[in-house]
Amino acid sequence: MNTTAEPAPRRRAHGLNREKILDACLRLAEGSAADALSFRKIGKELGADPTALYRHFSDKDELLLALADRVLAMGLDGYQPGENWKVSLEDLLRRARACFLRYPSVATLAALRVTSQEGELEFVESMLGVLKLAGFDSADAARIHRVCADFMLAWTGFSAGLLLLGEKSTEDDKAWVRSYAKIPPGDYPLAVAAVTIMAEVQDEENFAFALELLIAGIATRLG
Amino acid sequence: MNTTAEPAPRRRAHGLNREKILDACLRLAEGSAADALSFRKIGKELGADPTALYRHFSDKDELLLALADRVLAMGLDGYQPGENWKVSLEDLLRRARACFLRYPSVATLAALRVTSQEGELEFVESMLGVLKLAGFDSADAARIHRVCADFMLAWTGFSAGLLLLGEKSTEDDKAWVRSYAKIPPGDYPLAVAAVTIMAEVQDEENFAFALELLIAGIATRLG
DNA sequence: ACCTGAACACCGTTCAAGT
DNA sequence: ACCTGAACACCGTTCAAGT
Repeated sequence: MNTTAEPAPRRRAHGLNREKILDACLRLAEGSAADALSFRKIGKELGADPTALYRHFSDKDELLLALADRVLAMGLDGYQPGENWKVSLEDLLRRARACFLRYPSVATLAALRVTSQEGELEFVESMLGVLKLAGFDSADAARIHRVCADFMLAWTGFSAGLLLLGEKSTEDDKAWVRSYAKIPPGDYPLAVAAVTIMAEVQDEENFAFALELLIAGIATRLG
Repeated sequence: MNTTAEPAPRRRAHGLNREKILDACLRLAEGSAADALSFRKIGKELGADPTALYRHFSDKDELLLALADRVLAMGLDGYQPGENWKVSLEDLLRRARACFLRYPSVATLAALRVTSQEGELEFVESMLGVLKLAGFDSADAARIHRVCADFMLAWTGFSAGLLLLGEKSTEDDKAWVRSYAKIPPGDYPLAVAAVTIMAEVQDEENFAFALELLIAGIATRLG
């Protein structure tokens, strides 16, 4: 049958490779769409079949780890340790947080994982360098690096989740004030009185406050 | 046609109600199965059609908020404020963390949301009471409650995520040590030297360390 | 060697139909 | 009034088939 008829248009998929795939993922992940990184959508962005990605990454997990490491490496680009260890420590943690929050759908997944790749190595080496400069011995530095890194990762995953929730998150805050206003007088007096202030707290200033307290706490460990 | 033939067996669904549904959810959510709380599985647990749940909850979000609030209320059961505000503050935060971590699939979702229901009200009221006792005025107490609560929620969501990852998480730690061992000598010397200690840090002690630093930081605010 | 596309086993949710 | 079950639009992943 129709051997000369036009076949379904098959694009040669432009020499797909890991770099091109990661670039496409970054384009899709910038912003707050929770389901931006499905294989079908990445495929569409690349003009290729979704399953073509399996030629280059063994599964979605491997793709996301590569993506997370790349994002972190981007965030550290240009970092220079300064003379004040507190400033440098805060700089590193803020850089990591900021680059992940630029790609919230990467952050939610990356927060829980160890990539063991370049970006992470840069980050860990820099963190340990700062803590050494502060005067911590290597065992304490390792321990404090973990508490700082996991604090930042946990909170950044949390914040990324809020960004991905989008409207639902701001609606929650409004519902918070609204429903506390309906509480019979005398019940939960402290909570009712405080709800407006509590609901107005912005996540970014809240993180900054926590980070300040944490770093102050670490400083007391230097004796 | 066969009007007398036996119809497909239809169980009357036992007077389904919100309480019974939440009980079933708790049974399913106890443990570390990431996909334990699908409507199909909850339906099976109840011996009812999955879509019957829509008679009692408008959507999955409403169900999860109700569930989260119930879990928190359970965790606070028996709480009594003590004389030492630091001890009480730590008690409250640990209780909330512990009850959520018993139901990791609830924790990952609950961490990001405000339920505006009973359990949350108890928690907020208790927290503000402790901070008032410590000597903070109401505006500072509101502010510090949020930093403590979000710190706990963020880290608990993080820990719940690790539990749901299960093996993948412990594999990550092993891969961490393994891959750093392969790094050419001279590259990333601090990271390579510290990786064993870093990979041995347990999440629970790490959270405890962070909480200790945070509470110490808060204490300095009392001047 | 690399890409395609149908298929599989899952999701949450909607809605007409049953009792 | 309440429950059922087929259907819809999504997932990640597998695998035989195409070029």
